[in-house]
Amino acid sequence: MTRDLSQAQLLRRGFYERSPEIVARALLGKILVHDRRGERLAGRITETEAYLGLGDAASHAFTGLSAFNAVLFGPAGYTDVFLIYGVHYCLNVSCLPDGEPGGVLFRAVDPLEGIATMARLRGLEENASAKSLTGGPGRLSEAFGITRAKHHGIDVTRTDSILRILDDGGRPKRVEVTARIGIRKAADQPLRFVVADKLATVRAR
DNA sequence: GTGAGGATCGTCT
DNA sequence: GACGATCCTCACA
Repeated sequence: MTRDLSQAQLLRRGFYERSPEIVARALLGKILVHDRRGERLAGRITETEAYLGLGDAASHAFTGLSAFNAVLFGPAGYTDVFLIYGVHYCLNVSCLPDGEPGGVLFRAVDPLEGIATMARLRGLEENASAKSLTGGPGRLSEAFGITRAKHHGIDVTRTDSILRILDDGGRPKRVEVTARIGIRKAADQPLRFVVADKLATVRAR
C-alpha cells in the first residue's frame, strides 16, 4: 500500500527551529526520502531520539563546538552523520536556530519505496522484516546508503537536496515516550519517541 | 529465546 | 590511549 508521495509537503526550516524534543516527536509519521542514483528510497519515521546540546551529557554538543559537531551548532534542518563504534553510521538532523546546539537522531523507519534496494544494501532478502531492514540507527543508515562522506551537512529543507523529509498528513495514533537507548550518560531522560504500535512489536520481538 | 562479546575508527583527553 | 547515540554472531538453555 504505497501512498502517493507526490502530494506530500516538504518540511520547512521553521519546523526544525524548535527544541529537539518537540521536533523529535513531530517527526514521527513523517517521510524520510533519499534520491539515490536516480532511485527514490523512502520510509515513514517510527522512532526518534532528542539530543539537547550543552545541558545534555549524552549529546555530542555537550563538550562545546568542534569540527566534529559543528552541524549541531549551525542552522536547523541540516544532516549530521557520524560513525559509531567504527562500524555504523547514525543520521541526525540539527534543531534550533543558528548558534544553539541540538539535534534529533533517526532510530527507525517503516520502508515505503525502494525496498528491494534497501534489502540489497543491507545484504538481506527482499522479504526481510522492516525491523531487520531499517529498525535501528545503523540499519537505517545502511539501508538508505547514507555515509558521512556523502550525506553530512545536507540541507533537508531544499527541494533539490538528495535527502528530504516530507509530510503527507500521516500521523501516529499514539506516541510512547521512553528513556534513550544505547547511551551511558544522562540515560534516564525521557527523550526517545516511538510510534506506539511499533513499540509493541519491538517489545514482542 | 536469551545473553555475552567482538568488530573497528573518528574524536577527544 | 580510550571510548562510543550499534549490530551481528555464536553459545547455551
